[in-house]
Amino acid sequence: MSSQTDQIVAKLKSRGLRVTPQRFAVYANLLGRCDHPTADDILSDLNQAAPTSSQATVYSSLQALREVNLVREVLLEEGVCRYDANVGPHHHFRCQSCGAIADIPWETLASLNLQTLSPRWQIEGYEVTVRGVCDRCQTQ
Amino acid sequence: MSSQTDQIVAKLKSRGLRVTPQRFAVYANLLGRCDHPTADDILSDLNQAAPTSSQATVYSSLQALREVNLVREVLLEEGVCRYDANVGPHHHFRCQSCGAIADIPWETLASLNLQTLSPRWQIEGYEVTVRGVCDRCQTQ
DNA sequence: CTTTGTGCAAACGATTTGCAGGATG
DNA sequence: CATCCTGCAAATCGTTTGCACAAAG
Repeated sequence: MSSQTDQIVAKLKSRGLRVTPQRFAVYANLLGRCDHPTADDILSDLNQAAPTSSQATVYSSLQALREVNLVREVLLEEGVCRYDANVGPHHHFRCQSCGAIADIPWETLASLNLQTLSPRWQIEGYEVTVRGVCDRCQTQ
Repeated sequence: MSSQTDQIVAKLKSRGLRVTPQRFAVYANLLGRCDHPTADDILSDLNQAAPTSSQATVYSSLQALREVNLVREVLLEEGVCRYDANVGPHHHFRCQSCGAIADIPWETLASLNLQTLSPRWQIEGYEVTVRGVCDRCQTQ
């Protein structure tokens, strides 16, 4: 049985990406967190203990990962591009107060009927963004 | 009965905004189009015939309009902030091919039941983003 | 006449790019 | 060993800011 590390390596290779320490680190970091970090968040995290990656490399790793569909971006805030290793369909909750973003599993919300939309559009999918205040911000 | 112009002037005044030619032009332009333009799109449009506004003024007008809730931003594309004078609840359709964004009236989609979400969140609202290919791009 | 808005240019922050050296398959 | 990646620094893009002048109420 393969370790988590091997699985990540295999995933990168299967998509035709060379496995480098930096690229591995970026993807592993993103897989290990659920807070939808920005490129800079990831960079800081990786370099926390010791400098291992440069800014440009994090950006290029993210772009490479995005091109092979291992990572996607989440845009729910002005001027901020966040990243997500969860590429399957799911919804988002965004706290208006602190800006935190949480995933909402697809099954949590009932499926929408899109038949009512213009028949001239070829529909590929949809996603719901819920606005509100998270538990942490309510008590403060 | 008041003209369209008077209505816009009244709206700006009622929100406590001074009515200047530039601010008026930005809001009128946004009201008159449904393509969710960027700040720069608006600027080019306003200055098409003759220069009337500067870049900084368009940005500051948009911010002023946003603060009094006459205008909102739409974030569906990386690195691009678009604006919308339709501030009521509605959904969006985004063409994956050309990036065009169309409004979907709220009533078009059935209301979602959000009871299934975490009771620890205070829900304020939601919005659906539909992905697909617009009619124009399908025939190309 | 006081307050607020405008325009210019410089500043800014996030992201991208060019390029020389280094690592990967 | 050919190809692709990394890191640095400079470039770029959208947006913001400082400030002197002008316009609105």
